[in-house]
Amino acid sequence: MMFEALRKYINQYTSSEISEGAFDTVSKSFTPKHLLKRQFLLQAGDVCKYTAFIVKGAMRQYSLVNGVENIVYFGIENWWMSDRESFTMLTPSQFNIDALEDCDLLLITHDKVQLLKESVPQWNKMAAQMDHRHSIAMQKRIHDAISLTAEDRFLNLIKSNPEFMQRFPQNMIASYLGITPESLSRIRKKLAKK
Amino acid sequence: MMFEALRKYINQYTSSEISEGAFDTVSKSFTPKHLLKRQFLLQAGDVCKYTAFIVKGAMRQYSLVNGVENIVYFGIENWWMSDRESFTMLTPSQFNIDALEDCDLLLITHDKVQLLKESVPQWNKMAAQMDHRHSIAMQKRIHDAISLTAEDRFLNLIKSNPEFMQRFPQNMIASYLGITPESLSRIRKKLAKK
DNA sequence: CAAAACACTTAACAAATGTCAATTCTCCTT
DNA sequence: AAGGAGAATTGACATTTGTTAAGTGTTTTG
Repeated sequence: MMFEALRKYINQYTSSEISEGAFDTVSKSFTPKHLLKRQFLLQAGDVCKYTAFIVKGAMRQYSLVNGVENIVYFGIENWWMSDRESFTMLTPSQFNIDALEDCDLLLITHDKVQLLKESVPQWNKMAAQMDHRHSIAMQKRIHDAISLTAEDRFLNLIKSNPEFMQRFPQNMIASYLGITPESLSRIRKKLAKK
Repeated sequence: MMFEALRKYINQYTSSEISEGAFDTVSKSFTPKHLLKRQFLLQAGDVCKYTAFIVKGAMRQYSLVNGVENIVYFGIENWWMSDRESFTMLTPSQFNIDALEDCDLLLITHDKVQLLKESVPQWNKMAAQMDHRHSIAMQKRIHDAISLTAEDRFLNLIKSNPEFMQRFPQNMIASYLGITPESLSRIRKKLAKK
């Protein structure tokens, strides 16, 4: 059952198991959604109405500038996807979010997130931890981007998210690293020699 | 008075003015600290015990790898400085934070931050907004880093933080942009011609 | 199944950035 | 005010990365 993945996830972030009543409130706040590969959760110019919890599948968030895709995030099972800026400020997004595989998602609106924060302490705690982890991950990524070579960023990605290598095509990995597919191909060739 | 800067800051982020009683609780949680230029708030290897509110002065957060400084953040008046990961997880930091000018700071520990979140609703609201703005700023920076040339990142920085140009030496601006001082010098020369 | 679309690699060349060294300039300290 | 340290610039050269184009292999889809 789709909601069970969410229950597990919430319990991971809280010391005690969430009560049936509280989880009921939580699960009622979400809408299940199936997304086929290449379908969009968000298109640039629209407001990001939903944050998605990925029960199954994989997604990406990217901008499109002069016909070039720049992938900012990947998301897989048990990750959240949304453009936070657009989602909370209700401003038009500059990003697209689409499915890289068929996805089972649980969608929630900003209003419902706020309500849950006020009414379900365990949800509030989880949301805070989520935000915090997200901050840390982004700080690491900024540090990598300004201080490492493309080769080292690639090696770091293999270490931190090895599953990405199996799951996403190399041109997307390259985009995520901020380089061209040709550069990544050369880097891989060079690394293979060692 | 140092605390007045903090009061103004909090009021910016909340619809109503913070009460005297609540502000008293807040201000009691901070310790004033004067830091001379080049003094450290945090040294790599230590746990980041304090988050600093900068009343006056300027600071930077940076890593030191093979003798090369990589500046992750600058901070000026009314900004917060800390290594969030180390501060909340109480793990040793890989970053240094030091003063680029003589600074007037207000320091707070993690414990006190938690207490304020629970006891002062206005503080809690402000903290949430702070985290959120920080997230957005970091997302922009990641997007810039992976999708823009050094020249465009520099132009963006001039637009978004023109005060940095007057205030920080170019070798530090270069480090913040993830390039060498020589590269920045050449980029500036090229831009001057236009 | 066949055609088309896409992903990956390779090569040649261009452009951007890094490295090293020398020079000048500015600012700080004594 | 003089000397010295650090900051910025410049030039020559190396390295990395981007660009373009071609070729091969794989996947998708009608």
